Amino acid sequence: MIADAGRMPEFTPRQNEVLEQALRLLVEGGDRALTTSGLARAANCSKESLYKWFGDRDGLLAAMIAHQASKVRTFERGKEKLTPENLREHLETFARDLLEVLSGDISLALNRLAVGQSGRDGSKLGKLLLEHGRRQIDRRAIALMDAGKRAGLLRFDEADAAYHTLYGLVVSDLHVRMLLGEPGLKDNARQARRAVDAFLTLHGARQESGEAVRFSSGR
Amino acid sequence: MIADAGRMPEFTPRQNEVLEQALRLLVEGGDRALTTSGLARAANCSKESLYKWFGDRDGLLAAMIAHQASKVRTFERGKEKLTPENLREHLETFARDLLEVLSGDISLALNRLAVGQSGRDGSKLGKLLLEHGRRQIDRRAIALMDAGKRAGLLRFDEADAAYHTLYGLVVSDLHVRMLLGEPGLKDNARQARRAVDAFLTLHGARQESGEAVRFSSGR
DNA sequence: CAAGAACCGTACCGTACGGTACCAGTTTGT
DNA sequence: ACAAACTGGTACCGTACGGTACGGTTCTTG
Repeated sequence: MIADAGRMPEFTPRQNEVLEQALRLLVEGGDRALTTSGLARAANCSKESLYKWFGDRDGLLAAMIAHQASKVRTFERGKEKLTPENLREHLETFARDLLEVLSGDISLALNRLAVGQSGRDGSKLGKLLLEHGRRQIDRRAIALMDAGKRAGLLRFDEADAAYHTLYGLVVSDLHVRMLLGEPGLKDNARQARRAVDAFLTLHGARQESGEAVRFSSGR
Repeated sequence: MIADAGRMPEFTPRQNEVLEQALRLLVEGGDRALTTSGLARAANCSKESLYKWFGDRDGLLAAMIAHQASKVRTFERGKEKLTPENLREHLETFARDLLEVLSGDISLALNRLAVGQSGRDGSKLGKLLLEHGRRQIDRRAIALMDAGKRAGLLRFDEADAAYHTLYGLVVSDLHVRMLLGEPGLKDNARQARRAVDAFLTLHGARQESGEAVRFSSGR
């Protein structure tokens, strides 16, 4: 028994391997391609083991989400002092990361799966996906908002509302379009820049001195 | 044969009745509940008729989308002269309508269906849904953008980009959240107001005279 | 090395779906 | 009034899935 000291809801390496295959099947063929028989064949394991490990099909799907979430760890922001350029850079990086995550194959496949199942299972999978997949990135964004406000570079009443504004400016209807099968953007960085420009126009601290806008991206 | 003079891709009253039942089944139980046998039972018709009318299951789904789209006709804007208050009112109305459409039961059910099928069928349904369901509302929004610009009340380079900005501000991640099973907003009107405020801050014509912002909503 | 657990591969069962075939009742055209 | 076309109800077929059972094999463990 491995002394994993702490994290309980993890899986054995063998099980992670199987979950990886499950994700591959899901990405390649949608949820119809993710059958217990197919997974057992692809992962060289037995159906009996699948049911022993994950209970039933829903348990397998939940495990896939947990597994995928455990791979996407968001790194903490350094404690450096925030300058306007600094803040812009962080915001743009966040926006690019957000777009990249949302347009990832596995993310799209899991979201399609959860959307398709929602309503049948009381949106159990949907809740799981939002919690596991979004909590990390949400916390990172909110922290960035608060830091910007503390540094006097951002102005807003509620960090949550400001974050949702940023999210909307960055993503617009792109996520739904991609879920429906449209290809992603050609240039995520450009979209990130435009969105952050708009966001800073809305929530950047105004320059009382009347100088040129301090937040200019210079591009 | 009714002299319907023009619209070809329509259906007979009987078929529309069946499509209505199909939508009801879809809304109530998701795509698993929409089976040919179940629909035949619910609509008091035979499976043979279903296949005669719609070809196969995909044809039925496409027909459902077309049928639903034919119900959501967007009315044209009057030709009245645009004032700032007028423009704000139109924008808010558009935003409220958009939120209402996206959070509608049938819209959500059809979007869930198309999302679930995308990738399996080369996103045929997704394309159909985007085209039929969005074209109308997109045209209405773009027309509003252009009118605002012609009246000197809005500033932007591309109407399409400005529209996407408005869309993002209004919807943010709400659509995906609802597709995943979360409940909608408590107050669409409030969200519409906030979004239009932000949009006009970004794209409203600046007041060179230095007076108070002309676009204040007064609320 | 031996006992036991874990695991793989496969075969199997019940079910439910998409799609087809067939027959009876009803409407429609003449 | 009568035939032709249309429609509804039901039975049926092949298939594929979720889930279970079982014999043989590998790995752990004392």
